[in-house]
Amino acid sequence: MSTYHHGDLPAALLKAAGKTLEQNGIASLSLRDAARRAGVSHNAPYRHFPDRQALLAALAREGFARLAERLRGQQGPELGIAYLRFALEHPQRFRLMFTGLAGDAAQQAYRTVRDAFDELPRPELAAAAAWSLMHGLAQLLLEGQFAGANPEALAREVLGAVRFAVAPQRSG
Amino acid sequence: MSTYHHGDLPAALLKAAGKTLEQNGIASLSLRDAARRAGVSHNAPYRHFPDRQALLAALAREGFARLAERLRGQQGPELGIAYLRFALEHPQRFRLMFTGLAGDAAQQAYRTVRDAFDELPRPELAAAAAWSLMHGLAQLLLEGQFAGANPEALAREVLGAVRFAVAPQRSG
DNA sequence: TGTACATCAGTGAACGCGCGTTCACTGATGTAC
DNA sequence: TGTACATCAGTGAACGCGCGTTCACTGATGTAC
Repeated sequence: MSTYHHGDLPAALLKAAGKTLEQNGIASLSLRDAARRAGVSHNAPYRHFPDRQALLAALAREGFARLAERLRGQQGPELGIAYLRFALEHPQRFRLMFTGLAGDAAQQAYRTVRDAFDELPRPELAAAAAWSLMHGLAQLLLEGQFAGANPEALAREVLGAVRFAVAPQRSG
Repeated sequence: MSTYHHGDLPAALLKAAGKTLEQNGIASLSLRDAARRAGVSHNAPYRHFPDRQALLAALAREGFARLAERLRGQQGPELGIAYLRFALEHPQRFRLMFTGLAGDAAQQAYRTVRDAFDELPRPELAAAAAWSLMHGLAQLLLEGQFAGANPEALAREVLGAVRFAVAPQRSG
């Protein structure tokens, strides 16, 4: 409980920033705010994050790691539903993840999706279509575009229609 | 050419802010910057936009109006392609449009999409699926997720697969 | 087991910046008579 | 056609704010001997 050395400040900062992110949105993220919430002086974060961008990037990477975990092992429509749930549970995090900051971490999440389509005749196309579909649906739901609809029910309907399209593609 | 009264400052501000938006992203939008670029004092904008949010909202609405125009009259896959093109041509504007600022203008764009599916058995579902698909694909392309692919070719492939799914839905 | 010292994580003051916003103002426009 | 005046779009100075970032520092940790 000695207060001078924090113990695991990087983790604490990510957690603090994560709260700010969901509460107030991407624009309100700042090193100073993260420090404040972590109960640490305003430039302690510089020991761990060289600048603001680095903090945002770390948050995005963390998001992709969690998403990948949620997707792992899911099959068929459940893969899409898991993706959608993640987006709806952490809308701001989800947004942040797709601002081009995450780099490699994003590729990893894609690989997880990709793997689920490996046995289909055109896996690249199937994965691209399925991912696009769920990603778009998630984003539009987050914007309230299908307000009033039950998100998950809508997702299942949409997935039903689209699975039909991707699966029977016997061209290969 | 008298310089005191601008003539059409609101339009000039939107144009100026639009340039900043595409050049430097949403975060860099500010009333002061718009004023600067429009060659006008830093608080002249207040005559036309009560605050920063109002400027962003106007930019978003303008975006939806232009998008709706681009979509009007398009049929089948070309509707999706037109959507995608708009997104790729104005990536930052496209992003701004989907941050929940546009309100009614967004609904109008949706109606345009919706109308194109009116003759299908389940138009709501078809429109939701098609829109989600193209929206997601656009977003993922903007993030460089399908780097290396030819965006339009990919879109046509994907659209081919998905049209197949939506059309034969003879449940209704 | 004890001590010297390098290392490193955190502190606190200070800087300069751009921003949003308010204020009292001034110049141009257009309308009533 | 001319003049008085209300209206409104723009100006310029000023404020307070939070931010990123730098600096010299200090306290804790851990390791060599």
